[in-house]
Amino acid sequence: MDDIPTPPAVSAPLTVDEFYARLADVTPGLPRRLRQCAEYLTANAGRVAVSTVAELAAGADVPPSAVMRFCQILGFRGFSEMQKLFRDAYAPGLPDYATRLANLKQSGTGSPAALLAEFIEAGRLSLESLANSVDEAALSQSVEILAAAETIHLIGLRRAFPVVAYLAHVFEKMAVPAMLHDGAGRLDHRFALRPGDVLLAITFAPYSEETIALAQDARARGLPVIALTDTPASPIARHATTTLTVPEVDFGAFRSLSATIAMAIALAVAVGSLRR
Amino acid sequence: MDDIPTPPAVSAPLTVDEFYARLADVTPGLPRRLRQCAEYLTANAGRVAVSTVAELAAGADVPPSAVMRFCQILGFRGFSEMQKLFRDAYAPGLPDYATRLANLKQSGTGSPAALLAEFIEAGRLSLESLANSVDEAALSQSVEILAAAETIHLIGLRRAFPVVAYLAHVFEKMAVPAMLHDGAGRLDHRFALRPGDVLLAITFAPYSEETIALAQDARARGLPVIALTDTPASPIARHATTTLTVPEVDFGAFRSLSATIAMAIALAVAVGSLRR
DNA sequence: GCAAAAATGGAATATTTATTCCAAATCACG
DNA sequence: CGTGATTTGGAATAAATATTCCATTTTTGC
Repeated sequence: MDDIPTPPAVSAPLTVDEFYARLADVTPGLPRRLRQCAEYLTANAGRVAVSTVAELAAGADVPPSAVMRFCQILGFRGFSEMQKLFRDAYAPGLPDYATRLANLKQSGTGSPAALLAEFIEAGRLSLESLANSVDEAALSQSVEILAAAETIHLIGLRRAFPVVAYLAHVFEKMAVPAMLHDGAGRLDHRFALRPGDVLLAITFAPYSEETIALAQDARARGLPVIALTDTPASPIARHATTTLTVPEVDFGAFRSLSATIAMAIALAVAVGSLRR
Repeated sequence: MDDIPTPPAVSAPLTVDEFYARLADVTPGLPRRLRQCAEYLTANAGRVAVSTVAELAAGADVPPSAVMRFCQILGFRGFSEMQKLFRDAYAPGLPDYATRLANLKQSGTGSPAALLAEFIEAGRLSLESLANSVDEAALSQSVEILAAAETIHLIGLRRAFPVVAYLAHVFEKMAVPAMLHDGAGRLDHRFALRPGDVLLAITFAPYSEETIALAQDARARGLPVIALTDTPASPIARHATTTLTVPEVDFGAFRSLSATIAMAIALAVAVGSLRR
């Protein structure tokens, strides 16, 4: 009797998400070379769509045959089948985003359309790098702290102001008690912060003194402070219980705020639903 | 003597931008099949990185040899060289964006990280569709009108407020006279609008009555009104000299504002540099 | 409507790339 | 240390893919 040739131990992942799940699943308990493949792919799965076996092998620093074996362990028949998964998934949002952007840029340096293209690009890059750099632990912790607050105080001046203004709006919509400290009339509202309250402070370089001062004051009085800023080395981090950082790409002197706002809304919505 | 084999008529594009430029350049004055290639590529250039000659040919509905000829017309030695351009360009600096996003989403529906992933995605989609739908003419016209204004008046309430707040900040940085109508204290500042001024009004569904009323009032007094809204059918469009529309993708009840802010800053920076 | 030039499609070929296989190296276990 | 099982690397082979070439068709200019 013939052997049954390949009673497939496991079936191949059918979606990119399934792929990641399987990958995480098998990585532990894999011998050295195969683990190198797994680790390289975890970080560079996107490149599968546009690489050859040899290129991937070079990237993971293993011989091509190791890559082949690895594909099979994942349940694919071979590299080509795995690549197909990624090639099919590679669907740039709207078909011609890149085309349009290139055309806009072409309409002349300094023209409004070209400027817009730059800001769109900056926004997109910011969002992408946010996806790559979120600290999930800090995010969850922030949500918990904020959800437990009696009242959430919001401060952010100058270019951070639009973000807190939006947060104030979202919190109101979700019936979360929040107070916006906007510095109007140079009034100092620090005594509005009561025990049980939490301060959410947003500031970017060059950092606003008022924001830092309020954070320091709140911290001194034992209130939790959540900081949303641009780098972990930001001066406000010293006064924060938890620091969330958002890498925002500038174009010229102005930043797009896309990433900051995405982070802010996510925070607000998570808090809103946790309180319910 | 041997012929010189290929005194390359034109050198190959070295960047994706150059590629688009060359493409736009040669498209007119191309015979039928080659033009089909050009048109298909204009819309689907992104797919070059992940397709074979045969697939592209099928997409453009031409034989593979036509695609080859087309690559050569563009200045490449062959298809492979052209593909290399796109494959190299597909290089997300930070470890892959798609990977991270998939991981974030995996951390459980409703978890803060998963929410953030959704907002990041929504923001990115908004930016992409903005790139595809900008009305360049309306944009240039708006810039000109705003640049000619004595004072620019800004109004936008509720979720549009963060955007005008940011605009006010940017205009101030660029020393452009601007006034923010924020409805604080329910004061009505309509008489602040003087001849020679321009109103920039931002509103999204459900549209703010106050914003529309101010636009109507300004228009009645003969002042130009630039509207930034979500659809050309928006009620504010009736009262606007020029209407800019921004397709913003919502997630849940909240919108990311990414596209709106990108449009707003581009507008502001263009106006600022034109006034100089 | 004719001849010359250009364009086209498909079949033949060259090249690249994936995949298999097995001898050698390494590892696990007694 | 020795032996059996596992893993590894590279060379050999198979498959897919790009590229060229040329006979045929279509267009262009007169």
